[in-house]
Amino acid sequence: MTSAKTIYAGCDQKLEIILREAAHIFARKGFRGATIRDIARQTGISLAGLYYYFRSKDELLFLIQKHCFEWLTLSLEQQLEGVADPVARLRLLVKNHLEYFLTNMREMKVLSHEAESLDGAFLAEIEQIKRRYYKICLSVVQELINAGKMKELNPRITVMSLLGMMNWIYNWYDAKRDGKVHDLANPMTEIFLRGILR
Amino acid sequence: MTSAKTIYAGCDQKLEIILREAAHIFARKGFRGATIRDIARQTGISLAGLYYYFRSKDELLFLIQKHCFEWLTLSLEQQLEGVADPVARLRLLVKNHLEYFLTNMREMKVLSHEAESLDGAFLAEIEQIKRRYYKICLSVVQELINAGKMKELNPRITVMSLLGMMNWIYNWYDAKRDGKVHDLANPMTEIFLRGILR
DNA sequence: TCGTTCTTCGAACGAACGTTCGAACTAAAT
DNA sequence: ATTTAGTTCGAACGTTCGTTCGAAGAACGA
Repeated sequence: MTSAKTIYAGCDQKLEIILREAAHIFARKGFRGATIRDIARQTGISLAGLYYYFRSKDELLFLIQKHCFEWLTLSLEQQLEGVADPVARLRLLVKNHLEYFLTNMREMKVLSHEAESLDGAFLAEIEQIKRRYYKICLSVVQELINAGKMKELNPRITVMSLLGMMNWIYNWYDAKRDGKVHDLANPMTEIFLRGILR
Repeated sequence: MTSAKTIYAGCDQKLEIILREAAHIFARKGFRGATIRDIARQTGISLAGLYYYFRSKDELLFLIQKHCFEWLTLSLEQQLEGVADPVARLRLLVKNHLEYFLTNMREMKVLSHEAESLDGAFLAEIEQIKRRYYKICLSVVQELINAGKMKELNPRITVMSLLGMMNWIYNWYDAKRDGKVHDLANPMTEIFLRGILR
């Protein structure tokens, strides 16, 4: 039996725990506000002992963001596979994004909110995944345009508006108040789809 | 002749400069990543000399957020004043928000992105303004519902979707690529309005 | 039992940070 | 000329942080 959270598959089991707890702490305190000592306390591993599993605090953030983003992208590609109808594809995009967001809220908050906390090669690799994800979103919108189903809207601004609508949820979503995935996905899909279709 | 940026009206002239430069640096490096020494270098004031104008780094962030948010709210209230038509009011809300955002991008990024960086009395006061602003947005949507012009959507989720769409722009807006205010406000208004109206 | 590799940790280092202190400078008022 | 209040700053303090080092323990095959 594997770990409860599938995001960190392929990792050492102890590293999984570290990444999960670190994501939790980064989400609550912010990357710079969080401390390796916080993670040591939370995981029960000593301060020095943690460095057996990662080389630096930056690499720790990188690993969290990378795993989170790669799974999100992979999940989207799988969902869209074999679906031809442009409207259905957009619905799937929204559903996948929000489902993943709510299921992995802490990691997605870290991915969204700490987008500028890395630099160098780490940042470059995350941005590469980001471009790949953005390209898929753009193509879904472009297919709607090509099918003549969409109003004449700037594709980039259209996609960014949708992503903003969805990514912002880490600032306000409250499970008790706002319900489950479909309680978000339905109105958001409705608003956006109806908003861009002819 | 007053200062170039009206946001910090009512402040000591030198404090205005400090707040403006600090907002610039907080936006670029993040609140915790930025240093009082950075602000000293940028303003030409010595490290110790800065503390004549504010009591702590936290208060500095608070002052930036407070001035920014109060002006935004005031501007919205003035724009809506005397306008009765619900659809027109929503258009004005979007226009005001985006106009203000693009005009004061650095401050609005600091306001949006550092929403959890304060605590205690500072946080409480900012959240009070936030509730006031949110209430206005909610009432604008509620008026649309009462007028029977809107679909049956959860008002809270509707408002948060709109705010997310707009607030996210600090993550992607590029003046050269994305044009001016109306290049954003027009498509966003169109998408959202068409998305929620019957 | 020995030797090797993997894993863990207490202790400490060096750097960076927010903040403070007391002195010095300025300028207007007495 | 002296006082007073407003303003500025070099230097330093105390704390916290990321990271490192060397040793010790655990696991396991030879």
